[in-house]
Amino acid sequence: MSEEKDVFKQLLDQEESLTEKQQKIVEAAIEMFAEKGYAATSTSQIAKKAGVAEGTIFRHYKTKKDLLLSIVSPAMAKLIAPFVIRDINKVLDAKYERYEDFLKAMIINRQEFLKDNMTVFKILIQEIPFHPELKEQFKEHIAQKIFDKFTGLVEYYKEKGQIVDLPAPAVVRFSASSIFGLLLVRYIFLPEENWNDEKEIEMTVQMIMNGVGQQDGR
Amino acid sequence: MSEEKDVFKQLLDQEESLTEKQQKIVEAAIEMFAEKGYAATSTSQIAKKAGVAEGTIFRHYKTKKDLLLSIVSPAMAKLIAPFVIRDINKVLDAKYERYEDFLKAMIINRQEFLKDNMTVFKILIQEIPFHPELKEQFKEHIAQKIFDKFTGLVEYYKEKGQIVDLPAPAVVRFSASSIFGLLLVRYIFLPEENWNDEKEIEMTVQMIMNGVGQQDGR
DNA sequence: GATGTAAATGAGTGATTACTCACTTTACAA
DNA sequence: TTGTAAAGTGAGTAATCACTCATTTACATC
Repeated sequence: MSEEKDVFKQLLDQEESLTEKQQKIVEAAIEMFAEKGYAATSTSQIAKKAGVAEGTIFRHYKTKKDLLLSIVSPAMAKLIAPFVIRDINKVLDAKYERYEDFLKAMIINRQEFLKDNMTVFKILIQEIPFHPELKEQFKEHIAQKIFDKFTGLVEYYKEKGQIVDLPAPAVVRFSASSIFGLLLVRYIFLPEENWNDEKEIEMTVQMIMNGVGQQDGR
Repeated sequence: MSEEKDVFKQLLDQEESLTEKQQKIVEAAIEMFAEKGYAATSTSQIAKKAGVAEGTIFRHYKTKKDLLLSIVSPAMAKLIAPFVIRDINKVLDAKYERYEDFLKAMIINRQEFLKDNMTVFKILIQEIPFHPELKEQFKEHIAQKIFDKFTGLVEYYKEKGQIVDLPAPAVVRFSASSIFGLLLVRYIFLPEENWNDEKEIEMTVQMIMNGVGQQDGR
């Protein structure tokens, strides 16, 4: 539990202590890292866009890499926020009697997250392949945890007789793929289209439930 | 149809006319672009790894960018290979009476492609966000075409009464997400695990069919 | 061997890069 | 007003970069 605390502390500190110039640096870096990538963005360009001297960046961040990490690490912590509650099954049972309801709520929740953090999330996804320490952090702290929690949830709903007798990892993968596919197309590939979010979520959840849900009479 | 011909011509030319040194350059570039990214890989590093002088790279490729494009453009052409047959419905009807059979065959076919082209495909995915012309090419020549063909296929199987009355784009997105999720986890996230490919494909196709397939008696 | 051409080399070039540091400006306390 | 610390600046530094081009090497032909 201690690494989660550290990550959250970092997140909170980060948001409270930025000077105006530092804030401009971070905003400029976010925009340019997302558009051109970390490696192809120079500190000179970031400084120009932020309206500060290049040396100012190094007043606040020891290295260019530290600037990147200061941006993406908090975003990673935010990613797992809905999954860090220890007794998540108890909490959810009070609210979501059915796997279907849980799925809907989670999609809506992650959509809200994406709306607010789209650019930073984009940087994270783009940079992970090129930074081994980011990849490890993501793998150990994010992907594994989400997978474990999600698997536990699937087992829970299986015990309640709501999911057919397929291996939980396969169900997780299937559910997560469908959700991720929806979010990807909705926000990255075709963001300009007229989306009826409610309907698309409804359809996706329906297809997932038809795919893995235990049907009465079947 | 003419752009497909040009892409294929490029692909064939590319594979036939490489000198030994050029081959070494391409191999070194593929390895390093995949690992560090295009922007963070220098021509000096590529030359060293290939065991050639740096100037030799520029004997064969006008710019560093040309080297990258010479690698990923043929891979893009290969991506759409199964989808470029004009009367694909007729061909498929002779072989795949059911959507389920088509899905299986396509997953297996794309798996074979991934096995042989994993690294180049990885470069492509990694670099698309940073190269507008790659993104455009991918969007116009690959994603749109695959989507159109796949949609046509879904409509076809809907007419045969095999798929429920959901919008074809949603069915495509759902099917493709599940397939992509399987391939992603299988080959990128957890490649070291013991995978029973046949069983995983069977399960995935089953879940998809349960999700969108028209069931007798339902 | 002489001649011509293609392929390869590696020193060099001008530009760019992440970062340093001497100096200036700003903010604040006494 | 004075003094000090913090914040900010931008010229400069050593290293790196994509690429050039004069030279060398390899090979074929006569």
